[in-house]
Amino acid sequence: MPMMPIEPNHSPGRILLGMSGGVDSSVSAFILKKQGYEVIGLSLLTHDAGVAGLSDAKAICSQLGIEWLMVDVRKEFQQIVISDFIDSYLLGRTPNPCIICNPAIKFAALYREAQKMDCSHVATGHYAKIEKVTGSGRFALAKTEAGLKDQTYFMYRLSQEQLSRLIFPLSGMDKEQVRLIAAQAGLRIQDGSRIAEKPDSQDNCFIPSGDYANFIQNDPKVRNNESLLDLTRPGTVVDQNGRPIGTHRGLIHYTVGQRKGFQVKTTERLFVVGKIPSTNSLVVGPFDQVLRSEIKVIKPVYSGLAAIGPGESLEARIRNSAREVPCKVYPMADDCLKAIFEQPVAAPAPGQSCVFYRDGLIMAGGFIDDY
RNA sequence: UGGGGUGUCGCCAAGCGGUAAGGCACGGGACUUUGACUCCCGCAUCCGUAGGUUCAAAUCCUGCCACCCCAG
Repeated sequence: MPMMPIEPNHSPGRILLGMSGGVDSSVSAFILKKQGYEVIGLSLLTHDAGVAGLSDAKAICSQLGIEWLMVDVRKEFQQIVISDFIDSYLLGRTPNPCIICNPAIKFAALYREAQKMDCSHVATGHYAKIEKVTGSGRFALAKTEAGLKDQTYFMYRLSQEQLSRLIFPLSGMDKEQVRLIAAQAGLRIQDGSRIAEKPDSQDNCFIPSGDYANFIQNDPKVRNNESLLDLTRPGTVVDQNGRPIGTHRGLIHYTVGQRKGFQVKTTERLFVVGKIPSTNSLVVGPFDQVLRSEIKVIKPVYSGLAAIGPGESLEARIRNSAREVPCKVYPMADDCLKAIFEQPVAAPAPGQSCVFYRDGLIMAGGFIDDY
């Protein structure tokens, strides 16, 4: 059972902690302080709707008696994360903004500020671990133990440099323990309520309504472009043979493998198999149509391994909530990878990430390409 | 208005005398730092309509209505 680390005799140094205003980062602050760190809390303003969480982070910091900083990264967040999000959908892919945000915004800002604040380390409230790979000496994110929350998938694109000075105070804990610590510490957010009871954040952070399709439709870039607007308009659902069997609400509403959200005249369960923008039609088929035994992975990054040799045996995670599946990975031309699965996987969605693990450590990862 | 066919939840659709399957859609919940998937729970007292037969009908019979097809 994971224990609270014992207080060291001397201060381990200054550390900059990313704080969202949620339970996890707040408890992380509490733990680091207990451990003797000189903690500074950093909150990022990523988008206009994110202002609310900031006051909670600030409240926690003042309660713990630690310094609090806020940095406005709205501009870069818009330029990097949101625009990629929109562009991806318009290309028919399914982006994962968190994966982009982590290395480019969140951790980038953390390290930038750490430098300024003369902090030797940075920390976040993620549920993950970092290990040094024996042999290569490289850093790799390590999956947390089975049964515990694991957030390594979202951080696979962090660089060696970023991993080298990163600390996760919540390693080895589960959510229940964290809430318990929050309760015992009596941490309270701005409105006076206990942070232990604050619900988990979820869904896309910059689209509080959850209606991402609406968000895309209202983007000026889309609004003023007739051909892009077509992707938001209702169209026909067709089967494998192109036969119309129903209607859909607009191509951007769907992702490969999706089962719901379209009207179709059939008696069987159908899944989205593909999209045809030129005819504004959504191709659907039975479950087995969505199975793939091979994918192309683009823009790879390397963690535990510096490179991948032909036929490397690894375990691939095709989406955050999926279990890893054994596969063989091959380097391809144009800095791409090909993964061949032992057993076919269900609906690898272009735009989503495929992360390769070995012995629970992240070796590499990249984006699933169109097929 | 001659012949044939069909009418069951918003949509597909099973049922063929024994007291309304299932899928989609929809609503609610779990899961979830993306989109999805998955998992729970709910969702026709009623089977176009009016009668009849029967202990018992959505299921059999009759009339009517609606839609479809063929013919003229």
